[in-house]
Amino acid sequence: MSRRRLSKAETRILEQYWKLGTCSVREILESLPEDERVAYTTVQTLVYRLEQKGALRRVKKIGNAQLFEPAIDQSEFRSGLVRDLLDLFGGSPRLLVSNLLETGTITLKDLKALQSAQPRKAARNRGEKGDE
Amino acid sequence: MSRRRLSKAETRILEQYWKLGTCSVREILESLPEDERVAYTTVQTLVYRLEQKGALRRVKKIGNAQLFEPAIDQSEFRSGLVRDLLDLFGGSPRLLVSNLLETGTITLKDLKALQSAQPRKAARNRGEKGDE
DNA sequence: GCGATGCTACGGTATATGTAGTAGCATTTA
DNA sequence: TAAATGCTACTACATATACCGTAGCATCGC
Repeated sequence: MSRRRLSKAETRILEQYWKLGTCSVREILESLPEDERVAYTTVQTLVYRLEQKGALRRVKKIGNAQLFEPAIDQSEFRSGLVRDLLDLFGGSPRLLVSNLLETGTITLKDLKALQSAQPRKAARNRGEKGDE
Repeated sequence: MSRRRLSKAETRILEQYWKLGTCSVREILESLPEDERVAYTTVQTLVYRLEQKGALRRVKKIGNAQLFEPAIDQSEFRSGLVRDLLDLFGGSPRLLVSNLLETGTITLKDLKALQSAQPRKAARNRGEKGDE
């Protein structure tokens, strides 16, 4: 698991892989909305770079098409992003949530809902290595 | 106010400007912790790029030293970052906070504290253009 | 006034990123 | 099996980033 940073475009492709699961370069290309379409080889390059960075791995060949699948977990990846973002908030998650509240991105109601929803999940996570 | 994205290194410098306020390139350089020290001209380059991007502006010259100061607001900048990050959480701030909770980055106690602390602040912000 | 010192302007290198073209092998199909 | 089609591997190239060196003007101390 390489810990190298992924670029915006790379992340976009990885996102598609999380959404579609194991698939080929062409499938990824075709899954992109019209306004994000780029050349086949562009996607290919990004996929290769993702592979080099350890974010994707090639699984098998169907016909002459190489299939790839995510090699890193989405929630884990997100956690990394959050960690990075937190650095810019002086490492204070509270400041981060404050920001969400102040900008109206999240409401008190949301927080309340989370409070009742999360504890169970958190406890479960401590027990077994549960994913999303 | 340019809306262009800032790189990691650029952001680091801007952070220092927020911390120190109006100051020179050398002051920024010297404010960096030992392990982050780079050449004077490296900082200079980053400062120039920040100026081009509209994140810093030069204010005046003291002796032969040019002074710069932040041209964008820290909390505004942070909000932008959060917005970007949210895209990767499917636009759901709740998922983001869930992540914080699940990774133990923030606690329920924190959330509770925020709930009682923030509303006032938010209201105040609506009234006057208050900064952190 | 002149040398010492320091800052600015500008140029430069190496790697990362975004985007794409081409050659040629593999597969499929008539 | 030969033509058509598609995928892979490789190359290419412009811009962005990270980092730094040097020349030379400005300022200061004497």
